[in-house]
Amino acid sequence: MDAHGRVKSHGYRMTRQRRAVIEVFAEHPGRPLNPADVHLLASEKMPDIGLATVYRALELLCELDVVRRVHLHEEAQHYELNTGEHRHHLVCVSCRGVFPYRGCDLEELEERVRGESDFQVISHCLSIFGYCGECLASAKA
Amino acid sequence: MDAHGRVKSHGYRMTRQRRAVIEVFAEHPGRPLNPADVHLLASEKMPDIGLATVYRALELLCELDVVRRVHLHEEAQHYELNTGEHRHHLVCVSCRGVFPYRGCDLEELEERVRGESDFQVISHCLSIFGYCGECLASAKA
DNA sequence: GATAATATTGAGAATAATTCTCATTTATAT
DNA sequence: ATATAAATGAGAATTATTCTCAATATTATC
Ligand SMILES: [Mn+2]
Ligand SMILES: [Mn+2]
Ligand SMILES: [Zn+2]
Ligand SMILES: [Zn+2]
Repeated sequence: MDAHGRVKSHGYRMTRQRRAVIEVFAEHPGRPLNPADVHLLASEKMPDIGLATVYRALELLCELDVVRRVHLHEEAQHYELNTGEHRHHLVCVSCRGVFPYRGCDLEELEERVRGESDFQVISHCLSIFGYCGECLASAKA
Repeated sequence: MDAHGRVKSHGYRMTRQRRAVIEVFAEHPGRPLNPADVHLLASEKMPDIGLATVYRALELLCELDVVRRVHLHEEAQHYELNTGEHRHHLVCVSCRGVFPYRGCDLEELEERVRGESDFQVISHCLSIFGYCGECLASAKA
């Protein structure tokens, strides 16, 4: 089901504000955004959208699994559209660039946890920090 | 080298406040603490220690690798003593309990990233969310 | 152990991130 | 078109963190 359907099927209303927030994510694939980013970008579509509304929309969309929280070791929370694909991020500590990383074996990891303890895994959060190719190249120059 | 040595060898002074913060961590092994926690516990040893000083101590000790940041998907940052052992955490979303998890193959992961991209890995952050055994048991009861 | 140089601290102001309150607006079922 | 309740905007309130600056404490040197 798409974002619109998920909002409606849970009894929530599809407001112009929520639509704007979803559109902002769709227009910036692969780029994690924080609430202030989303507010700024959504303002271009809806000049009067409030910051609190953006926070509320992000909370709801996160709950509905339309967007997901991305952990970047920064002050503000970041979010990205949930494409359905399981993935994590390579975060450049120099330019703060974020690159997708798909090589995570969730099943193997969960299985190991299950085998070692009585903990029931729901999800996990993995972020990889280092230097991106571009920053490495410019450091050598 | 121990915490004291690391502080001194980098030209920093070993103050009573920093000692108190280090002691607090040593006295609560395996329990990630946030700045407010550390401040409260350190206050028992040093009633006048300031919160800003705790923040400054945590920043320094993190830089010196005496403590490490732990990601729990909470508002405040959490820290724990760096025992030298590579490990992550199982976080119970019900009781917020935190349990150590040692089954992470850092080398294999870094190798895969290296093979797939030109990203140079420094570190990674993994947290596993779910339900702890105790919470599962009480849910069934 | 006293002295001097300066790193560190405490207090509180300042900033940043997030949440809350409440009157007004808007989406949606009828 | 109308009624009802959900959602919003504005700004206050809260929480987390950083900054400023005068006072204090650590450490090297005597
Ligand atoms: Mn994964
Ligand atoms: Mn690991
Ligand atoms: Zn980079
Ligand atoms: Zn639990």
